[in-house]
Amino acid sequence: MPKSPTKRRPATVAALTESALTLFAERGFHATSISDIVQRAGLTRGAFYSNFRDKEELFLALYDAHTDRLLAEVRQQVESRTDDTDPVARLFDLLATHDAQERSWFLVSMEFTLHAARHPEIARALAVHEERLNTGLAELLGHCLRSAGHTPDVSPTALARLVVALYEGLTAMRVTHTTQDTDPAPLARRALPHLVRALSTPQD
Amino acid sequence: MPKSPTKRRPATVAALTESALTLFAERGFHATSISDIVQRAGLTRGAFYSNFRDKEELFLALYDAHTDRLLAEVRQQVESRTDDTDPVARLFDLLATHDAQERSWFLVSMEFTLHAARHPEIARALAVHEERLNTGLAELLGHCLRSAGHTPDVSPTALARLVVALYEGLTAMRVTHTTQDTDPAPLARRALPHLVRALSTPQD
DNA sequence: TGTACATCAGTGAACGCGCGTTCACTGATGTAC
DNA sequence: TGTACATCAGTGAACGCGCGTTCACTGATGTAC
Repeated sequence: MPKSPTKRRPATVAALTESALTLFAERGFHATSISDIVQRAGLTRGAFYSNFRDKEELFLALYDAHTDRLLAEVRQQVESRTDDTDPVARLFDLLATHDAQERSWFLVSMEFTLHAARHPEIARALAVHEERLNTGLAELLGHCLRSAGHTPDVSPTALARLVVALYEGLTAMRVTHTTQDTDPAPLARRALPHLVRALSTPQD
Repeated sequence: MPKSPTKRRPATVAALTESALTLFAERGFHATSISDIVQRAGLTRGAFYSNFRDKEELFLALYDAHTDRLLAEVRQQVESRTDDTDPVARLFDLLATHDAQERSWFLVSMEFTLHAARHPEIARALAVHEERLNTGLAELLGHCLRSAGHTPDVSPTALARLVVALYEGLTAMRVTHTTQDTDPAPLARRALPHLVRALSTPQD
């Protein structure tokens, strides 16, 4: 890696990542070939290998970009708070707000997670990048809980994980069941305040 | 399809499905080729095409077999009940008991779900097969709730979906995070009885 | 039960195709004077 | 600023490979008498 990248390189990288994100979302990680990516970016395959070792490396770059975007958005909404809602439910709502744009990201990241599940080195790399997201969310949640006067009996990290897990499970369910009749999300939303109350000790 | 299948056919189908289940679990649905499946089964590719249209059709056969096995097991455990636990938590526990054997099935079925998400015809086919599972679980849960004296304010179907979603989200999380330190499952388990209590009206 | 024929199930070679990766190359970019 | 050279980034042809699918075939199974 040279100290000062040349003018062209950043533009090439941007073209490749943008192209890849679109194609991964449309067709999936495995179904997208390197040829597809460079073709859409108006480049040749050599350009890809000049900038990335493989598709996995490219994906992890996309993952970090996504985490940054998500955390910034949640952080901003947490700061401009109207604080009559339960903090955990609030986190859930913020995640859910993302939903429409996030369905395709869910598809991509889940596919990569499954891929990682069978390749330990990839799993290790992914875990590092996931940790950034979890830590960021837990921090925000901890902040919310404290200022709402809750002292949860469990770590904000665990609580954040629980909310994320629930949210992801619901998203997974919606992937195939497009009918809204039996969508369990509103039910989950209703139940969450009870949940956090059960797990915490009010401060006063 | 002939009215009476010949002697060889069932054996061939069994060899192919067994081989496919093993390979899907080990390597994943997409990473497993038809050549792989027939080779492990000691057959040739023609044998596959003589019995299945494509890999998708074979997978759905595996899905049904899995549903039957799971429902039978849960049903049996529900009947031999020691009823001091909360019904919803109980359903969660039963699902969790399956865990060790089910991690690999989760990987396979989730991969297929993502695949279905981009192919409407496949999604429609999958939804039909999923419905069998959901209905079965909801039925059992409804039964448990009633005999535990709970009248939930929501349909057992929605409640069952919620539990399954939570369970699946947790499983997904564990796929990469193999460290147990921050596993949110015990937390979820602890919270569930509060959850169902919040959503139902005690009968007396 | 035994034989002769019909049908069926699985064989395996062949096909066309797109993939990941490499590498000698050239034109674009950077640097020293 | 301008020139001459060095390095770097992207090109595109070439490679070997395994894939899904087809199909003329043959041996196994089923049936009629």
